[in-house]
Amino acid sequence: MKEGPDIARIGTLIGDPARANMLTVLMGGEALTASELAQAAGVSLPTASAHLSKLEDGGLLNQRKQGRHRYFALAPETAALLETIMGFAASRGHLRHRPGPKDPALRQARICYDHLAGDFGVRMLDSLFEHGAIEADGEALDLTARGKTFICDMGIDVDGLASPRRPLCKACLDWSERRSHLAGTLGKALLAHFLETGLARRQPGSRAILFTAKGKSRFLALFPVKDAEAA
Amino acid sequence: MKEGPDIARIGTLIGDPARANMLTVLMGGEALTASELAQAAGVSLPTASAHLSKLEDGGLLNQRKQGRHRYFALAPETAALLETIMGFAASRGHLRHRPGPKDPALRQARICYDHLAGDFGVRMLDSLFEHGAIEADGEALDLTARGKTFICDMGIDVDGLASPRRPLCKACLDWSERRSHLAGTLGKALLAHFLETGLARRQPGSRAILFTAKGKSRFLALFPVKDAEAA
DNA sequence: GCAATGCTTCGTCTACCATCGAAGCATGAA
DNA sequence: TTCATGCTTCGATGGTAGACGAAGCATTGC
Repeated sequence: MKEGPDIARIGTLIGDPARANMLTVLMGGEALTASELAQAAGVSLPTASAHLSKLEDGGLLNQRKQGRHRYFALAPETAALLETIMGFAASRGHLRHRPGPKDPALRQARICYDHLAGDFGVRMLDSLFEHGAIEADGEALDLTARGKTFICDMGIDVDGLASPRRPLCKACLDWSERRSHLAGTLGKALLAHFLETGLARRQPGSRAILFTAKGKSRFLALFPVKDAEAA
Repeated sequence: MKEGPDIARIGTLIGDPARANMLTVLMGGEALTASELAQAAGVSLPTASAHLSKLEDGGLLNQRKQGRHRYFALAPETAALLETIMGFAASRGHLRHRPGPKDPALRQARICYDHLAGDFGVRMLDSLFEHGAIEADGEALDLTARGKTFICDMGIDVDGLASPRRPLCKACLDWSERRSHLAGTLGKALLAHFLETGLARRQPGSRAILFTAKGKSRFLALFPVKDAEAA
């Protein structure tokens, strides 16, 4: 009778508030311990443990044992799935936040699993497109020779980013902008570069990425776009 | 504390088996009445009614009153969301079907909301790409002049497909193939064309699209691909 | 060895929500 | 008007799953 993939199972896994909180926190890209996730979700350790088992059984999380800690991280595909669902939820007006000062910062720049999302992330990919650094090949994204030079000039080792398990460039849908930003190992490396060079830093306890004044102007200069609407 | 879109709400809505059944049936693209959906989901009418209210409140469904019937249909974005979740679920091995004869047919060709999905759907988009009928512009898909001619030659009124509310061409991720097929008004028109010209027909009570022997060879001739792996 | 930490398992409780039958409202037909 | 159909609302019920405390395993550190 019932054919095809079991969407109800995925829905149930994401549908519990405690689990949804955990997944949202893990969108920050860090691997977190069971205790940390319990606190983030606002439940006791035993409860969190049960939730984490279910999420892992469902294939949403990867788990790594390290000493007496257990670290949980999102499976890469899970991050993309969650962004999609967030985009849908946002388009339906299903927000659970009380609008606060943190929200604009999140819309401007935030971490999405391990790469840059938000206004800045979308701008970056747009700019790379406009200047022929990245081309769309069907639905895949390819770094052009020109783009490779550009990235190398920033001091990033492009050749070292190749991975058998993960594409170099990948589009990831952005819930706040409803357009794509750059994921993949290159997206990860670029964000890491911004953080390492001090152009930006993470806001503790949030997914927000805060650019310094200098970092912002440098970023905007690096990634210009045609319709210049500076944020 | 909790910021951003409420993914738990979407998850809960999709997570109930009865609701998931309804949504799956509605992926067939038809608008169905409450009674039909009750039967499809295997629940009583009152129960179905309650579920449908929730889905509508959540913005997953659109509802149209017609006489004493109430017709429900997927909101267009919902179809895309569900395909994404199906893709994820399938990649995790979360299938709820007992493998049967219907399954291969579904993988080969099925309806996805209103356009062709499955092996045939993916092949069609691949072929259109290869022959320069469609180009990827960033992440959007554009029909080229060459493509327009090709479609017109099939007897489809391309200019009549323009819509302010929906793109002409759109990529839609395919859960069985894990690659994209063609959605949008053009995708819809092409499927309609196959059905009208008798190349294919819908299997009643399923999302499967059955091509006749003649229809199949005509389809393969229309949409050739490089690595010729005929199904 | 013994204690401390981090997590899981167990047992129990509770609350929510899916479920159904019966009754109530509409709409359309006769 | 009256009846039939399609659906919603109401009220009662039951199952399920999420919640926690206590106890049980591991791993580490002393």
